Amino acid sequence: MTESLDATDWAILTEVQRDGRIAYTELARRVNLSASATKERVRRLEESGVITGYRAEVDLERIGYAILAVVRLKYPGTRHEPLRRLLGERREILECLRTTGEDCYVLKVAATSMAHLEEVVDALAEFGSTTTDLVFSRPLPPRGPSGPGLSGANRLPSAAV
Amino acid sequence: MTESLDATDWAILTEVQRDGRIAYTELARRVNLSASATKERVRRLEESGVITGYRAEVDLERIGYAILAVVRLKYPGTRHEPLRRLLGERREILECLRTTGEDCYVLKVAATSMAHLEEVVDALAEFGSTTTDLVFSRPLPPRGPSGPGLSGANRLPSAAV
DNA sequence: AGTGAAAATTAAGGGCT
DNA sequence: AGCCCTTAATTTTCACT
Repeated sequence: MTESLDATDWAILTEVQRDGRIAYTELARRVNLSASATKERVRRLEESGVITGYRAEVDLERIGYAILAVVRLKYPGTRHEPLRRLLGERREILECLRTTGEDCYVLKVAATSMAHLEEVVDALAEFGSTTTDLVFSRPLPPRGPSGPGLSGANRLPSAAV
Repeated sequence: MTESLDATDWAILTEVQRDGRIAYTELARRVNLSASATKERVRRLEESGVITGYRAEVDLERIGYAILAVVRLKYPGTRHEPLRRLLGERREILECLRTTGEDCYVLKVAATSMAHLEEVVDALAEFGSTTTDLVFSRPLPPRGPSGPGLSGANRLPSAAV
C-alpha cells in the first residue's frame, strides 16, 4: 500500500485487463522480463489487492438476455438491508452503484424479455421510484484504465501497492 | 447460434465468470466432466462468441483512481463520430451505454482527482449537457448472469450457441 | 460428445547474482 | 528484484468409444 506502480506494473495491468488468461511466459515477453520475475510481480499485484480477480466475459444476447437496461432508483429510506438482499437474490442485476444526486442507486439490469424486465423493475419499485432506460448499444469495448495520467490534473497522487 | 446451452454449459459459465483463470482440470472436476471434454466445451463457447474474453479486474482506488462517477449526456446531434473518438482516447471512460430516454449516453468515468473529473466532464460537455453523480460505493460483487431464468417471465426464449 | 493417456507447454519453487 | 534451472502441474492433441 505504500509503493508506487512502475512502468512494468502498468504494462502488466494493461495486458491482463486485455487478456486475463495470458500465459506468464507470453506476458513476460510482452513486458520484457523473465517469466519468474513476471509471475512474482503478478503475485504481488494480486496479494496487495490491485488485481482483485479474473473474470470471463459473456455475450449477454447470446445467452438469451436480449435486453439491457439502466434503472435509477430514488430510495427515500435509510434502511438499506432489504434492498441489498434483493440485489443478492436477483442475478439479473449485474451492477449497482450507490451515488450522489437525486437517484441514490444506479443499476444495470439484464433481462430475457420485457416481461422479465418489468418483473425486476417492479421488485425494485418496492423501494422507491424508478427510472428505466433501455440500452441500445455499448460503443466501448470492455476495458479498464491504463497507465497513470501524466498531464496536469491527470497526474496520479501516489498509486499504491 | 442455433443450439441451446445445457446445464453443463451454464455451470461452466458460472465458474469462469467467478474465476477466469481456473485450470481446466479444476473446472472439469466442478462440472463433472473430463478435462478434455471441458476444454472442448469452453472452446466452443469461445468460438461461438458466448465467452467474449477474459479480463483481470483491478481495484481502481489502489491504482490511484480515487473517484468514480456516472455521467449522463444529453446529445442533441446525430453525428456521433466525434464523441466516439473522445471515448476511444479517454481511457478514464470505463463504460459507455447508449440508451433510450432523455439522456442519450450513460458513462462510467474513473478519475484521479476532482480536477481530473472536471477535465473529462468538460470534454464531454462539448457534445451536450451533462449530469454527473459521484459513486459512493458498489454494493454488489462483480458478476454476470447465471443459469436461465426458469420461472414464468424469466424463462429464456432459446439461448443460443 | 466424451474418455483416457501421451506429448508439449506452462507454472512454481530454490538457489544465486 | 530479477534470472536461471529443476520439478510439478496443466494444457493440448489424438486414438478409441
